[in-house]
Amino acid sequence: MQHDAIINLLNTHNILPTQQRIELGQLLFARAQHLSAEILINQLKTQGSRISRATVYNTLNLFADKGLLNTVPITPSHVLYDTNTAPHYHLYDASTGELTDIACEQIHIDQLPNLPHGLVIDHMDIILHIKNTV
Amino acid sequence: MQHDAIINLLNTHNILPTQQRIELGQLLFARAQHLSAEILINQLKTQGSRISRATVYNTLNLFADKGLLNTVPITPSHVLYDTNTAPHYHLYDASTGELTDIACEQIHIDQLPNLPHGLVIDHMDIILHIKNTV
DNA sequence: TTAATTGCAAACATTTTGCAGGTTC
DNA sequence: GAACCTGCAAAATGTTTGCAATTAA
Repeated sequence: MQHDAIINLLNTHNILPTQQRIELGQLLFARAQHLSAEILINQLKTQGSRISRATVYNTLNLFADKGLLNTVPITPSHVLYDTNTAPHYHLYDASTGELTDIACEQIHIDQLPNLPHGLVIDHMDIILHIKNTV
Repeated sequence: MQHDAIINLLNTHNILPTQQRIELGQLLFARAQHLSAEILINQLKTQGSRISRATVYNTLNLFADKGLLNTVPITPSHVLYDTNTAPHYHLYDASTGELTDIACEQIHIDQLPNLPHGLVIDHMDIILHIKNTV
């Protein structure tokens, strides 16, 4: 994603486009992907950025609040930031740690439980945990 | 669950039934429920137990390894231990923090994606995030 | 008696916060 | 110039580990 496109994206989400947010945005929104805070911090360090840990975390939280990305808690200590904000599901291979998107259309649910009065489904997390055939 | 039933449960899962494991087991396996490490530690402290934090964590990990319970990562910092080991799904209300079981039969999935060769579904996590109607 | 488990405290990993200094519009 | 953001370091969280003392069979 281009520098100007990021600025535009941030502006349209009421996020002040600072230097650090643009750097992070360029990494994140290059494609639909799943990244951890740690990976992002390392990538930024490698490319010579002087962004701080705290700012990375604060910015990821800000982006999530503003709807630019979603968090995917695979396991307690394995949280990923997902830049695909369209509704979709996940395939997770614990042996490789790989997380793959599944388009909504690929899973059909033809029956859901009745919910208590006044409650509706906000969203649905589905993670298919896969393994090798034994 | 009775003291002796817990000992039996631990024995049949190759877990040495120590004092602390029995105490924790009595709390956990009283019914199918979702508890956090923090809640368990507080309950044990309240009832005068001298079990240590470390032992609670170690024992929960041990029980999970041995298949006596499952972990449900709702959000990174909100991990619950679920003593219902039968296949089932979850309803989660973020406004109250309440997690409810949904029996397998209540959700019908009539289409799943094709998986790469040699891979099969190990298990499926489904969390319906619910909210109040606005 | 031997091996396994526990408690404690320290270590760890991850994320958040307070605040002085810097940046953005 | 006013409001907002950043970096740093410290604090807060949540969990694991090393090791001497204790317990289980």
